[in-house]
Amino acid sequence: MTNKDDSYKFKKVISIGIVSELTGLSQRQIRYYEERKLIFPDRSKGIRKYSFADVEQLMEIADKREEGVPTQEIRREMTKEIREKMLKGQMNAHFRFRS
Amino acid sequence: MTNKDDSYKFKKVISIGIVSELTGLSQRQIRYYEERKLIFPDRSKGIRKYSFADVEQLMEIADKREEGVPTQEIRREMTKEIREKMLKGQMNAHFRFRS
DNA sequence: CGTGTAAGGAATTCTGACACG
DNA sequence: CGTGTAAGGAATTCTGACACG
Repeated sequence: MTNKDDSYKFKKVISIGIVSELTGLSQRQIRYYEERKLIFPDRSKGIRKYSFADVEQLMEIADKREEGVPTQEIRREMTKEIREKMLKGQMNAHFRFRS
Repeated sequence: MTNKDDSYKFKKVISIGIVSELTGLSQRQIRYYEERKLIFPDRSKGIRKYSFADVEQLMEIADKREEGVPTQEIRREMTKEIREKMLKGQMNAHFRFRS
């Protein structure tokens, strides 16, 4: 039950047009953030597929960009958060759906 | 929190190709079940969009079809379940705000 | 650096119809 | 009844590039 609900959040099934609507970001911006390694969609025959978790991530990125934080700084903050979560022993939640 | 997770399940963001992969049903079958009023995707400029709940629904439909249950019978069972759930929901709402 | 845009191509989806049965 | 398929068109997505700065 919890596993199933989790899978809804992490399953990569949403194409970029919908992600754009959900986040308010342009497709150009979404692709650029991928180029800057802030987001990692799957690919299905070349077509990008995102999860709801990705959508949330993009919303956080959007907030920080509006504050003027450059992508490189956002990336640093992200890797730092990952590190902290791993220290807390939550690496399971993070990696379980990654591969 | 619970609300957000619910939205993952019911938000219509998945296009038919992915739904086909997720359910193992052909696009033809998925469209036909819509024609028979077993499933109700949203439309975005003519393009069908499904939720994870829809995907689950389709899997149940697939199971019943494999058992040889005709679509019309499946539809009857569905409306019956809806009716039961509404009664339960009303009772919940009733008791929740009663005391 | 971050984002917009036009360009050409590839992959997706849609509908209505014919087929089988 | 339920599903496959070919057909033609419309909408989506992709990449690499030029622009501005």
